[in-house]
Amino acid sequence: MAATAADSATPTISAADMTTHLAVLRHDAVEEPSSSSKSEEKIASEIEIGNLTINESNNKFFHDPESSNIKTISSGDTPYASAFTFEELNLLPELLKGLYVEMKYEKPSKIQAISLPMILNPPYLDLIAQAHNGSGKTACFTLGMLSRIDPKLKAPQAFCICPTRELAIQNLEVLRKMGKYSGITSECAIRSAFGNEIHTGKKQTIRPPITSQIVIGTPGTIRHRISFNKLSLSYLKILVLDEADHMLAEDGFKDDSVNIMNKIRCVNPQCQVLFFSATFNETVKEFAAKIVKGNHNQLFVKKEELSLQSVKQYKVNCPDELAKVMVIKDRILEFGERVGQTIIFVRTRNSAITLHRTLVEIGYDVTTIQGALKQEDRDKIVKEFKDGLTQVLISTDLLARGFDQDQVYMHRIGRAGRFGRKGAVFNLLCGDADETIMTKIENHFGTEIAEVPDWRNEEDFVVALRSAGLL
DNA sequence: AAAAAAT
Repeated sequence: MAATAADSATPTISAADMTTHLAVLRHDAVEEPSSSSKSEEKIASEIEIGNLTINESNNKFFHDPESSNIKTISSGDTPYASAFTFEELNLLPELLKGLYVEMKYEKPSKIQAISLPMILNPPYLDLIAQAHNGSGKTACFTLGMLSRIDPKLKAPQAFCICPTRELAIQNLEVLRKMGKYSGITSECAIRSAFGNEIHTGKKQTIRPPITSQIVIGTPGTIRHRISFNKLSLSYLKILVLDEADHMLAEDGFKDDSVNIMNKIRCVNPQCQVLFFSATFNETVKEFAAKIVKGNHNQLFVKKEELSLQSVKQYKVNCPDELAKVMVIKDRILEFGERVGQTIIFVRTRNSAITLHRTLVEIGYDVTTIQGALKQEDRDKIVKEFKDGLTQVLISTDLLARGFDQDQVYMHRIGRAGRFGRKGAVFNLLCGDADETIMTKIENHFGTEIAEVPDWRNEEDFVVALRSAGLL
């Protein structure tokens, strides 16, 4: 099982364990969602919050039968028309060129069609938006940030805060690609990024104030830079929270996010705030609705409509831990090698280390990423996987953010089948606890996940993979 | 209960 350079059409298998192992098969390396995704993701509506009104009448989107399952809520009185083309958004020609030439987009995806007019038009209301993994979510806020920058003003005008350093780096890559012709400057604010600090030879580091127009980083570092007066808030126009559910959850980065928001509001009350995430639970939804400025917009998707159609999901009952290892080795990795790359998600750092050791001992070539590794190692491992130099990646939730079972699950399976590419997910269940969780997930999303009848039977996996379109 | 992220 030598790791060979993956050809570009290869799918990916990833496996995870949530107490449980979850295995996912995909058709390509981890990549950002495309805007003009061909996938027929369904975005449906819901919601009726307090005094907010559903604003359908002025939205072209609702007259498009194909898209009638999206609903928006606006507490403002600004009518928005969905953008069917990027031209309608009055973007700078340099940005339009970036979209077409660099990003290879043709037209806005559904979520982009609805959210971009809300983001880009005065009075620049705050927005709480839920969008699929792979539906072009990143491009929404990336384009939002780029479009609102005054190119002549060399000062921070847009921030994006993300729950992991990896995500910050990835978002910056997308932004730079999209903004290639714009001349807009950007940088990462993450702890170990090689910034432009000056090492004095002693312990302390002198860091100049940030002049980049867009800053993407992790909450702790952004907060730190602000409190040390290295990151000016005076010209800030737009703040984005990526994976906003996690950024606002009690258990997540709530303190940092709220602290940053408060500081911004203090200096700059009119700054627009965008909350983007694939999932929002009720608590976070309510909290977000509370901290936005009075009038704001919301976009939500029914949870029944959330799962990705291009990703087939299965469950595999494994009688014991050894069976899990056997399935990973003989099925997931063997088929994964033929089909593309594999991510194996595990619940703890320890399981990651243990599984890595077990697989290496029996001769498999795998890499592992988890938060205890040095940042340079993490960067290297992610890059190698993205470049197709490695075939199998074991990961903790570092690469699949979320904060409760259902949402972790969503984020994890979202790693497969990006862009509507084909993928398969195998949930490796061992014991009653795992099965209970699986049932809860099925109930939550209102779907039943197909079972691979016998973990020992190769043919059962062949059938599953064929059905997923991977063989 | 675990993981991520600031010092």
